[in-house]
Amino acid sequence: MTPHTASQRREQAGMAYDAYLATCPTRQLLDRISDKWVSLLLNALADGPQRYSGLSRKIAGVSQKMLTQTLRALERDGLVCRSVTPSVPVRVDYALTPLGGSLLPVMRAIKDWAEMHIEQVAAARDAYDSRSLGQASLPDNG
Amino acid sequence: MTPHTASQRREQAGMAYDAYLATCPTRQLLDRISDKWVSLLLNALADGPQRYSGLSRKIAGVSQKMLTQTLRALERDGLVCRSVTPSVPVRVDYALTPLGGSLLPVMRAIKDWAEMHIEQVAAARDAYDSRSLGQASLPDNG
DNA sequence: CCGCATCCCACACGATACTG
DNA sequence: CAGTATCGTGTGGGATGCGG
Repeated sequence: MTPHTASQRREQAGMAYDAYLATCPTRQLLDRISDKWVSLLLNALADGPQRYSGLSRKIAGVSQKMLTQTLRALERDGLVCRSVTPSVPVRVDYALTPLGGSLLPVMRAIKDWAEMHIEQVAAARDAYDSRSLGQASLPDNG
Repeated sequence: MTPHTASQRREQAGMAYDAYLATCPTRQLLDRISDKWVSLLLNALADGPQRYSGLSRKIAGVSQKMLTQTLRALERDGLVCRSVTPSVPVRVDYALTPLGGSLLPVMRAIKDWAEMHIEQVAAARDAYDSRSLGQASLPDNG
């Protein structure tokens, strides 16, 4: 019963939701939206509704299973809206809901950050890997 | 050779990085930062350097394995800095690098969004699940 | 053809035990 | 305190098969 962490104390103090708590539903939501397919998917829907096959083309390398699975999860969470047009063949469109739209700026920011800083990260990886190699036998004179 | 998607055409047009392309290094970076532990970890380091055990306490429910693994990956990518103080017992501090700091606003935005919209998402889930149940036998009067 | 469900395998994750 | 090593399991993800 005794609170061990600041987070737990904060919860008892009355703060509604805190993603630092393992039991908080926010944690599950954070887990869901912290997903590479989610970020790509929401970004892909930024310009307007898209068909299933259109999304599949736009997001290169996504399997049908993951696309369907991710879309279902986002639909259940109220972030995207699925509309079926009973034509032949059937046409399925996906669009952002207002709730999904409110997340879009964040998802866009993530994707933009990745594209803008990939070179710095690549450089950091090179440096780290070189350092690790040198560390193995201490060729640094000694 | 013919470009199939807008993304592929964009690449040939000269745009350097595009996360929509499966082969683009940005995709891997996006995958790495789109991780629940990464978002919690960077947020946890927002207020300043933290010790390993401090992070372990603050981020409830994270296993040692995932904590170490995530920290190592972030260190390699140049987002966090690991500093060892050779005392007894040894003391290890983790801090955000400037590069990691540039990602912090985004990570904070994600966590904040999750905490702010969890109730709407929960409501959407309820609605979706009820609809799914109703769909089974159509108890909607008929 | 388009959209989606199932099978199967490899990998990632989490729990535990152990080291310096 | 700050990790590393190992094992069992859950999940991601490709290939395949089905309904409309």
